[in-house]
Amino acid sequence: MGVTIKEVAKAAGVAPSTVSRVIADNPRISPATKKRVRKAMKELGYHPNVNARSLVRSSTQAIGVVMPSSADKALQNPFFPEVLRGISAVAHDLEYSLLLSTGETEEEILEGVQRMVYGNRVDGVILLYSRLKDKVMEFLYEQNFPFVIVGKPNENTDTISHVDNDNIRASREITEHLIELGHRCIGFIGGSKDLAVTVDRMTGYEEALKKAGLKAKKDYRVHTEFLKSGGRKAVHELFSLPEPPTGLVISDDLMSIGVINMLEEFGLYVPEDVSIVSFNNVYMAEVTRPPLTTVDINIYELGAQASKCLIEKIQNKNEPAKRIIVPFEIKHRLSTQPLNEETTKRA
Amino acid sequence: MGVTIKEVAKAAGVAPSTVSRVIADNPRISPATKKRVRKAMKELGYHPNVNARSLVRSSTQAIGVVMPSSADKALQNPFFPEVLRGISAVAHDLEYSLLLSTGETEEEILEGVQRMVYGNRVDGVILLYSRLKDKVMEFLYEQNFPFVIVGKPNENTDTISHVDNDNIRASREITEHLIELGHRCIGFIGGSKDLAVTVDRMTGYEEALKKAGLKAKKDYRVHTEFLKSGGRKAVHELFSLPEPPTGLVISDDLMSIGVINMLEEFGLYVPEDVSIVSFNNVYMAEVTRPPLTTVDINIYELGAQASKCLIEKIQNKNEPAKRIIVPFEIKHRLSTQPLNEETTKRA
DNA sequence: CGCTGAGATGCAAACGTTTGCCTAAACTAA
DNA sequence: TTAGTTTAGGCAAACGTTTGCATCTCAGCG
Repeated sequence: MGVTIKEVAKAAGVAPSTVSRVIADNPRISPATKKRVRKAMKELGYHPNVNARSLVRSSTQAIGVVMPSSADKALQNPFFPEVLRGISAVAHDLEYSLLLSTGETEEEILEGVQRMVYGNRVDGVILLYSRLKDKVMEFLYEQNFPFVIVGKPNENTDTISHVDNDNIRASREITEHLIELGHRCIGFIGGSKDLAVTVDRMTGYEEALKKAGLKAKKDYRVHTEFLKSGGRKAVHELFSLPEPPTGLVISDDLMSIGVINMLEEFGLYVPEDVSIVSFNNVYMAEVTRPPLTTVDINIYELGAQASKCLIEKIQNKNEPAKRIIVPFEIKHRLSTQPLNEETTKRA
Repeated sequence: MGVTIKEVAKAAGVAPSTVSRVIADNPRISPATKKRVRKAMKELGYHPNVNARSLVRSSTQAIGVVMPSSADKALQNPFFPEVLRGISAVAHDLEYSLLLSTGETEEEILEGVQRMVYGNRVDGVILLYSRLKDKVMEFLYEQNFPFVIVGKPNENTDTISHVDNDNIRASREITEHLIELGHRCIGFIGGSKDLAVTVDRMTGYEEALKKAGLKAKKDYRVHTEFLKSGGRKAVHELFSLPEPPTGLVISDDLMSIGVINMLEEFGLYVPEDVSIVSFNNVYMAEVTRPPLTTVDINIYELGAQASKCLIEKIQNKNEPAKRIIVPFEIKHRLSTQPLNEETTKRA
């Protein structure tokens, strides 16, 4: 269907190999010939067939991106488009294509990744999540296939390239912010404990409490899958405690929005009754009411770095495993207030 | 690197062509041989090389998905992950891979699509938006490359396959809902007029007004790019009119959330002072305050149908162009209330 | 017993590139 | 002039499949 290298060769009066070398801008070809060949390519509307190229080079110019299971609503988190944007930007620059893999179940996702890897569809993979005992990660690790994780691997931390924030420190700092505001009863709401990111953010939270000499009550911790109805119950219980929290560290902006909504049902308002801090700084965090005090984790950069790191590894097989820490920044907005102002505003 | 068909052939004591036919489950191969070959494949861990296959078949098993420009925040709209979920589900079922294309500018996106098409990377393309004079669409159309649009093409409506909602009717119905609630001054806030979806939703809105004998004032219409600061100004002006609207039809849930936020700055509350209806029913619409009365356009299904339609077209070159209309459903929630109750609640 | 035809499998070309090696021409140095 | 060297480009194999056609083996038939 398309015009091939041979036709270009014929048109330019050279051999196919010469055309190939012109494409690669090989210095062995004289400028004059290059010019002639390029002209022929243009005239015939030639475009190389990547499949043929991939076949002989045994390298597609493509990277696979693995999203988490779409079974829950987590996929609707703007985190993903944003990280994709970062990945895509550098991939596009370096002329790499993006293959996407999602699925409802872990099994489906694994199938998709295997199709990518076994079928030689991609040169490397970016994992957009990190969870305990993840089949996909295990598969890639065993196959010794180039991959990088956005987040922190649960094991083999220094043999697996990954790009992450310093979530422990971020969480510690933002919790300390709450403490500085006078809060003493501070709860933590996070996602599944299987997620590395949840664990880190919880750790930072606990460190801050300990450092301030505050009790880190078990009752103050809630783990819920995003915003299931179970979450509602847990939050309800949290605020039925004899000494309910006045501050909340929540591991995701979208969760915060859900929690704020629930609290309102219980007659509690943010920040008047409860101060809330969270993570990610997605666009929504800025336009919701109240705008959220949150950790800007620089999602775009996470993606861009992951992309860059992976491609380096692809192009140089013995590039060492890297850990890249993307800086964060706390955005102070209106979901927090000093404890002593409590209720004044609504009084 | 990988195991090839030849090695399998040798192991099973047959010719490569036989192995190939076993893979294709060709009836010309006897059951006994098939069994033997399959065993060998399993033992050697054989997986076909898709590039080689693509080369001779000149068909990758992949479809390209084109997102809109990521320059604005539109990409953070949960619409995209959700529609991707639908696309991915049927693609995965039919063993197709997904190639993604994004870019900051239209130019970048076009480049990406051209790489996909010219390079023989994909068999077809799904366009996730429809805008006036879109280069990408024009390119695909001219190349006569299989593609389907999620949304409504601006021209060549019956030669371009597309899957869409009946946005005009949806908008008419939801506007009528506002009218039934007693609202007489109803404004419209939508995105760029270049977007087919905006036009349709505006049309439906106007039809409903006309049908009810209401004036469709020009002043009542605002077009703003998602939630830029320009939007704030426009909304401000809208509510500075001598007769400000008491009801608002907004073409996107996320925009609604932004608008609610702005209104609050102006001292106006939803639904007490202003009733709001919008479109899409993304997850956020349900957990925000107030939960939004919105048109559920069945995003997942839009994706799934698009995927199915495209693959049919790929597999049968002279499948006719189709138009698939996905049904919608109005979700009644708390962002609307009858006009006469106005201010009662806050009084 | 030879022929026909069906059934099962093999052969080899093709898909469109890349690339190691070879060669012709032109140049250089002595 | 000659031998050596560089330069520019061609030849052909290889990448891992698929597939049209050829081949082989038998069974059945007359």
